[in-house]
Amino acid sequence: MKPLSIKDIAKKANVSITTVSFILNGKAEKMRISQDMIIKVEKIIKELGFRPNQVARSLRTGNTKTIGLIVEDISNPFFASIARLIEDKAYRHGYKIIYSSTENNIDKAKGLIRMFKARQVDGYIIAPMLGMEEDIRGLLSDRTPVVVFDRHLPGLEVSTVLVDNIDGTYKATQALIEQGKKNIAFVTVDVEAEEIKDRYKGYEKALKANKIKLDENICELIPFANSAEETTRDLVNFFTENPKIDAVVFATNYLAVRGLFCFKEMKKPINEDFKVIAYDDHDIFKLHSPTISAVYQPIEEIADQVITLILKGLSVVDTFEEPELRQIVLLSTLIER
Amino acid sequence: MKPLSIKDIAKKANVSITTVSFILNGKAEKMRISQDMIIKVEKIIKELGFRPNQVARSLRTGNTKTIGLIVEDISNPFFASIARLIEDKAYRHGYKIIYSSTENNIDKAKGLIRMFKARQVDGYIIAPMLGMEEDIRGLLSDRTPVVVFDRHLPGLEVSTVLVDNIDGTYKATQALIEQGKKNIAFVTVDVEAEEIKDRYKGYEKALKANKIKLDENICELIPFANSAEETTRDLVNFFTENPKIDAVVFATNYLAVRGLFCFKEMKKPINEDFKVIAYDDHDIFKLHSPTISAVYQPIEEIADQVITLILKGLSVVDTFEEPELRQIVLLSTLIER
DNA sequence: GAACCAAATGAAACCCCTTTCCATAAAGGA
DNA sequence: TCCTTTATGGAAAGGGGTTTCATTTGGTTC
Repeated sequence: MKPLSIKDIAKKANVSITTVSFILNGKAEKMRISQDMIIKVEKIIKELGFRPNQVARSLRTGNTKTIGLIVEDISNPFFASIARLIEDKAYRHGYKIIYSSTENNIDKAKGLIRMFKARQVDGYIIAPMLGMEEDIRGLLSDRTPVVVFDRHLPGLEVSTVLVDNIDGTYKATQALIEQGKKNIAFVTVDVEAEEIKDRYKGYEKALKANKIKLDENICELIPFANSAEETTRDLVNFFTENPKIDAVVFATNYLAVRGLFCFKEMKKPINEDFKVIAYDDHDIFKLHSPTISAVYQPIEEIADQVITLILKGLSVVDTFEEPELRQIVLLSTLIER
Repeated sequence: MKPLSIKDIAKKANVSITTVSFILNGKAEKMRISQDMIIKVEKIIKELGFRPNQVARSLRTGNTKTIGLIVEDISNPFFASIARLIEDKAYRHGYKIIYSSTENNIDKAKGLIRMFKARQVDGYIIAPMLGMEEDIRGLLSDRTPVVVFDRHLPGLEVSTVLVDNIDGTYKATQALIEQGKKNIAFVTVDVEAEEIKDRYKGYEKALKANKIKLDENICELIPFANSAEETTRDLVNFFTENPKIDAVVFATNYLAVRGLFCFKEMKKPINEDFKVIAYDDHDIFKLHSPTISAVYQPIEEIADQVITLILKGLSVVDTFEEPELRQIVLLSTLIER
């Protein structure tokens, strides 16, 4: 059974498809369709349960009421939570989300943008990676709204929602220093992203502010491509070789979890003599014995700002107005446990 | 700058749009376009970086190369992991995913299906909830491929990928009984889903098999609508009022996590005298002290089967063949820690 | 009563692509 | 020479909407 089309409605109501279209789009008043007609047609639409074909509509109007969401990995709890919040808010405004994970692979990322473009998504929400600058610039020059979050790309002028990463690790490191820690390790990942580097900078900054010499031997760089097991193993080696470490700041949620696995394996107790701070909070850190302090990124607020910015961009897209570029930087909170 | 259209290519190449279209769609050979022409046009397409408008293509062909994914909550790690795997596999076959969370709200769920329909998604992957039967039947009667997973709806004939839920809690309960537990509690949620009921049945079955009388007082039903805090509080009350409980099986991942919070709050030790088994594995259970046993659902295999079924359905959709209905039931594993 | 206007609706172009059917020219056959 | 093939491409009809512009009334105005 073929789905209904606007023609069927027009025929049934004995009017032109134009009239039906105007009524469907709430332009009936403006187009001076009579009240009687409006009521009559609306009744038929409801009776038959007609829903206009969104694809045809998109073809004609050029907008799809779809937002493309590009993140590194949708199964990462940080992104999954944000995706859920974004989806929820977008839905209320009639937008749907198409998502994809880049897997931190620049070719896949570029391919995704091309694909989204071919699908005419109206706007993009991107947690970007290095190398996407040109592609994003291309979108912007087509007047397509783009909001970037979580990471920013230097030299790219686009609305952005970030968390102050320097501040996050600064607070964490500072707290450890105040607890008298002298050999604070830093564990990070070899992803070429400003935010990751900023987290290192925050660590550096806190050390410098307290006149502690940075010891590169206790800064560990884990390959992104590592499997979970490889990461745990690397960490075990690292902490075994550096027994003087009396505290550690992890640059990401994922690393901190692997760290906990590592300490479990090593039977290395986490206590007053060995403190751990994670980046991004998680139930794991609340339930762990002992509980683990964490730098909490305000997920709800990030999602809020992102969706607000993108909706604003979408609403402005076919006016003359220049889309407003905003750089929002939120602060994370150190949750001390 | 307007995006290129097939017309621009045709003009540039001095051929008709028909020819370009055939070449784009790999039908050039069949349509006996000369090699020279193919090479020439392909060169121009590549030079100009032309990509056909997917919306127009969809309107004409009726397929969008899009799969709708409907789950209860995309931020639930179980669904997020599956979503990631599904997305990845779909992507390799040229399909994109549009997703939405039902939030266990039947009206939203029905709205989603309508919206996906209007967007002409080619196929549906649904973790359904009670009340969607008619909507899904409607899809099937339009010959739209649907694969249902995680939950099944009684009386609905559709390809399904399930995990044997009875078996899961049966194994869990049986293991506890073998450890000499006498008062095994069961904590579940008031969601009207067969799978959730099955988990209860598995618990019941194991008790019966061991001639242990089921004590309804130690079976707790938590409202789905509860907040995290409310759930924890309810659980605290429950365990406080029933000190004789010497083991507990949680019917969902989420509940088990709340349970751990509850025990932490109560300072109730988990040990030989009080055993806990969770449903769905999670890093939390591996890292917890002590580690927590869990019923592991084979996520990767679920995703594999789901995507295989949906792709098969999609490939058959415009042939005469009747789409094959398959019911796949996978087994979960009890991971004893 | 001619000219004009507002109100209410419809015709048709257009969005960009796919696909069926047709057209043309060169080559082959009788 | 005339007719039939074969090889190549093109014209045009949708697919289902939206939107511009035209048309039809009946009513006003002078």
